[in-house]
Amino acid sequence: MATKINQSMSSNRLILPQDFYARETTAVAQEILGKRIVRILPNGTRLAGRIVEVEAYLGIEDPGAHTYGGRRTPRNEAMYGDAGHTYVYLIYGLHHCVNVVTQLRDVPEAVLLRALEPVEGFAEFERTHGHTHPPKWLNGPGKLCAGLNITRAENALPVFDPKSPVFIEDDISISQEDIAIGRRVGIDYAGDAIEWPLRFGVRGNPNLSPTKFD
DNA sequence: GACCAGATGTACT
DNA sequence: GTACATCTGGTCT
Repeated sequence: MATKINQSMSSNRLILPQDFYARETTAVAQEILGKRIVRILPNGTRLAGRIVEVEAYLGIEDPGAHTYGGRRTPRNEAMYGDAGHTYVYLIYGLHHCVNVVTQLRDVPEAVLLRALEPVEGFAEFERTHGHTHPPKWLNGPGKLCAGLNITRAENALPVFDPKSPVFIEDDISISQEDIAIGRRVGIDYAGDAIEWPLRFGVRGNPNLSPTKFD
């Protein structure tokens, strides 16, 4: 069913092309699992984490999405832009969340990144935040942004561009049977849409966010 | 596991 | 002006 993405043949990882994102959002959400988000800090430090949990937000048809009913504001403008760009916003006045925009221009859909498995560059972070196993500082959408130092300054960046301070590399592919599917978190206001199976995680991965899948 | 306060930008009246 | 949010960490049971 799902399109297979070829695994990288070498350690020299490829960046996922913009085309990867300009597709059906649920397909992107499932296939982005196992891929590697890379953050280059202003001081040149490279951080990377493997994506292990995401949610899909389906634009104007989705009561859980910021763009439900075609709502368009300065905050969510990035969702109306081209595929493969970040959409970063502040939630509850204190946490940032990062999405990757999918679909064609003016189709405001996105994939929310909810949890990462740390892969590169977190030694310093681990020293200051404690080293539990598994680590607890990337297993939630707000913590993920804090861990990668992503704020609204990183809104609308192209993740298919290696010169961007935030981009996504190909890494491993997760097979369909290893993907856990569940309801989305934190959209109690969204009516029936709260039941939609749009949350995807790498089954059994210890770095998933604390909220359990059904 | 359930419950709750916290802090403030954003949207809408 | 006012209500509320794609959350987190702490407390209590």
